[in-house]
Amino acid sequence: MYRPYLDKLGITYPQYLVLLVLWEQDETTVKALGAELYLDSGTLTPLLKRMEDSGLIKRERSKEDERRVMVRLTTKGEELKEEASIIPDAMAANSGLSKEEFKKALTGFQQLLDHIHTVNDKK
Amino acid sequence: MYRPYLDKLGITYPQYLVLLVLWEQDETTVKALGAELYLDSGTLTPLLKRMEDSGLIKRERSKEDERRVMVRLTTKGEELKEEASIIPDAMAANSGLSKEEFKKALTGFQQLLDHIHTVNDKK
DNA sequence: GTTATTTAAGTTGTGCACAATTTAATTTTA
DNA sequence: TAAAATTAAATTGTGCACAACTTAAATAAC
Repeated sequence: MYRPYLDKLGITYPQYLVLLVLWEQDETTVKALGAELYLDSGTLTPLLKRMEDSGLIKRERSKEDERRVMVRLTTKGEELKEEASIIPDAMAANSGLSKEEFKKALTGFQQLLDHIHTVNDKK
Repeated sequence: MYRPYLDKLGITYPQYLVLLVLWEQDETTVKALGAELYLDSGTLTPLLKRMEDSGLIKRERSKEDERRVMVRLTTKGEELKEEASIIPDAMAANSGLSKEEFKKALTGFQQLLDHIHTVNDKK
């Protein structure tokens, strides 16, 4: 579903998720990215490294707290936003659901995901 | 969510999916498994090999058509069915949804999945 | 001020998941 | 009957995803 669109942009689906977060808030930490996307650092570190190698982001250890790594968009990363803007509607169109049903489904998925992670964290 | 239950049985989630299919129909082909689970042979071949190494299944090339590999349960694989029978209810309980909502959600997921693969196959 | 605890990121190991390609077998076509 | 086309599984390459562990930095406790 996503792949033909993402191949055009030269990114993978998890990279697209990272960009979605960064397009909304320009700079974040690895920890915050992990919390937002439910991904742990074993997944994020190599993922972000590849994105940095592609020139989409820049990583830099925080001077305030050296345990933290700040992640920010490059100009190239910002520029992808426009090209990627057609993807949500294309996914909705391919889903076989109406726009309203699609939005409802996304909300339901997010709620279920949030709940599952809450339950997992309690164990 | 699944992992604590599956760790007890000594299997992974994709292996559990394969077993779900085999518990219903004792023997199948790699091709049919792939169609049922939307997994391609690059994923299935190593997955089934590990299951065979664990003694859960047996693989054998069909004498009728040597392109096909038949996959069947072993006694050990059959025995896991009983232990695994609590998993669906446990997942429903952990989902934060009622039993009815949970069933409805599964049906919705399956329909969406089927549709997405139909769309993908057309491309 | 020092030690213990907690936190954030990174590493290692393992199991997928899929695209593309290869190999071998079967079916179709001429 | 032989060649071409199609099919099924396997292999190769790459990108995750997560558990467990390690390292380094910051915070809490004494």
